[in-house]
Amino acid sequence: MTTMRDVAARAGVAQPTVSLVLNGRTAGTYISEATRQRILDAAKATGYQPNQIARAMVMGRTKVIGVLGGISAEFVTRMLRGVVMVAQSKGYLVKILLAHGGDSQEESIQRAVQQRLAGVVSMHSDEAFLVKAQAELTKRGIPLVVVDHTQLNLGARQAPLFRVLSDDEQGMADAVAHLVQLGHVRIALITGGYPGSAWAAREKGYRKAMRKARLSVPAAAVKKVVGVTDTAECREALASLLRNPRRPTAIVCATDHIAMLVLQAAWDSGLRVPDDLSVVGFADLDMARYAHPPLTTVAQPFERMGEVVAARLLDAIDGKQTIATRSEVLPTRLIVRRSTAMALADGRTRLRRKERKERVVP
Amino acid sequence: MTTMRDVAARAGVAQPTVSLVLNGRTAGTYISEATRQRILDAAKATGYQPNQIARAMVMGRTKVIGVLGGISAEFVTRMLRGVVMVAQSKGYLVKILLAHGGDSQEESIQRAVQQRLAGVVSMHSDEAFLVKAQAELTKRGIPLVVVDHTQLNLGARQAPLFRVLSDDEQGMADAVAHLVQLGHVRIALITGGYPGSAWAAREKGYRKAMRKARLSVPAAAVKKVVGVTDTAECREALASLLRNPRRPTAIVCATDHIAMLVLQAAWDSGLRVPDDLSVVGFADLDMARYAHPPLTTVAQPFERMGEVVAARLLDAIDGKQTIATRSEVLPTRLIVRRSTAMALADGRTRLRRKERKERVVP
DNA sequence: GTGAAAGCGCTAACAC
DNA sequence: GTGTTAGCGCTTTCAC
Repeated sequence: MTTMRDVAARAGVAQPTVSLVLNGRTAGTYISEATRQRILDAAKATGYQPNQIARAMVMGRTKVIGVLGGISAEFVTRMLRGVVMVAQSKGYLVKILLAHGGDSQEESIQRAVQQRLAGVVSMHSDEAFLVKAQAELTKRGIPLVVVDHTQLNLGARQAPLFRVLSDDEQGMADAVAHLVQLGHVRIALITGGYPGSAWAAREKGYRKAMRKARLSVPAAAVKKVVGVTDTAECREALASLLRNPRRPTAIVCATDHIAMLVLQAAWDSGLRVPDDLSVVGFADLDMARYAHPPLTTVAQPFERMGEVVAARLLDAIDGKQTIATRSEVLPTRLIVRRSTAMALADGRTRLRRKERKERVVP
Repeated sequence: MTTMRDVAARAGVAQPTVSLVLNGRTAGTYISEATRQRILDAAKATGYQPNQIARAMVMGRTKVIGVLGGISAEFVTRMLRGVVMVAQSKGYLVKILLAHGGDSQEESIQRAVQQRLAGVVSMHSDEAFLVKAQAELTKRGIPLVVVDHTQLNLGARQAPLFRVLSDDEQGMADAVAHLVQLGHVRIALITGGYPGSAWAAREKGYRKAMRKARLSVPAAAVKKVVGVTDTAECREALASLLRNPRRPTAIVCATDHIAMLVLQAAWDSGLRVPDDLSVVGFADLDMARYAHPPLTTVAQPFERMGEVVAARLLDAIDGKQTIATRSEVLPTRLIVRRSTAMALADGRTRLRRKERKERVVP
């Protein structure tokens, strides 16, 4: 592998001169155009590629940021994509620090330190871990920012970190408002059941919008299913909702996954969507577009969240800006597809499939 | 940031001694247990974290591999996950080298060289690019391997690279065999339409299985839709298939995306799946499980593909094994869900929903 | 058993 | 206008 010394020898100059020319730091020093050209030619001729490792060592910092967290779920990879795009456009590379359970979380932090990363984006939601990571990393001068797909309890226990979120509360309120506008009155919520965490904002938005529409929320209208992917439980939650003589005419779901299961369950119960039941999801994953019928859902701006968090991190790295803001909340968008329709007066809904195209309600 | 020198000073030894102890290279040299302990204690007390950059520089190589390619599509991220898991378990980190079109592909190669990566996994399917990358990287002693989700033309023009593929030909043949076993005779294929590339293996598998079952493949039975995500075109392809008086009773699709569109189109045409029409997808993406009805599909082992390609790459890096094998083909699995059913003699199909659970046909 | 010296490829001060 | 010197934090080699 050719080094600067090789280039220098070939161009008949000293090695530091090569460094100056190749990095374009010819501002202060005067280097003759002829020498410059000779060096550039020599570099090209030898196929010189700068050794970023050596550069990083002498500079004391790398142009690499780390991303903590899994990379399986669709929303994570979409956020990751945003992060990588922005990072790369500013000359930074992205290293993946996968934490698959156990003490490998600790290891991830250590890796970040050992690699002398310029900064770290966490996609974790484990608040306890974040606190520890924060302590360890800031001690080493490595900024940490968080991008979160599940708007956690924004209460007291939250670590004082800059984080990017989607406005789940407003998003869910928009979904309910959409249904209210379609004439629905009995609107149920199916959400996740982990105690006291991820789904709080979405439920809050639901309740807020229901209150605003002066609609009542009987206890039976809010179902918490523990395992989101647990079909049996979800189906049971739906069944118990539909068993009610005054069953809901519309259901908002805290995730697209739940909504998909609701669609299947509705079908199995002989209910047609949206004729007999309107369904709204949350996230706008791939599958929502391909659902039957295509799912009306609240789109979270995952890519954008990744972009924003990366941009803030890079600002912090460049010292341009201290990470002062506690969080940045990005708006969601309601995507109206075909799983929602007008409620009829008798509690049934009217199909208006033909006239309805996919559209976005800002 | 504390260095080895700091630790050495604290322990009252020379810095290289610290290096030996902390890296466990105490085999050849004799270092007293007391000194060893003093050094370990000092390291712990100072919170010493080795600087991997410095180490990489002096060793001339990093323990980092790069991954070339996009990270948006689900199968890519699933392959990526496999790569990262294996890499990390062997002490390697993964850097993402996103190439979003144009000359940024070139830049990706340069980045790999400049970062002195230990090896590179490509998830690209651009054969011309791969040839160039191969040349550039091997010149620098950086091994390159390929993991491919679309079994490309395995013909002459292919670069001599180690690559991991899924056995799409056999997978598609399995899908057809499954339909044949259910009594279907008129089985159509809907595939992608890029001339002469990605879909070849799947079509080949289809034709092979049809031939084996002594079924005819009229020209109209194979539809190529250019844009896979182009609903209008896909719907048209289906419509023209179904317009035929002797319409197919089953359709195999080259991707799950196509299959999802077929499900929607079938519904819009008043056909019930699987009662009137059996549908099989390809890939087993998330959405397949949540389709209506849940989609029978050929599962490609994406995670596994990533694991295998990473393992081979690491072997090559360690010099354990030269990259001799031209390719490794991993088996697919037919996942039977509810979008396929028995064909009835009159060209209609019988619903056997209740008795059929999700199952895997090996 | 341990210390001293050299050098990886580069940048940042200087001196010439 | 250009060359020289020093040093980043570590590993390796060799002398004590």
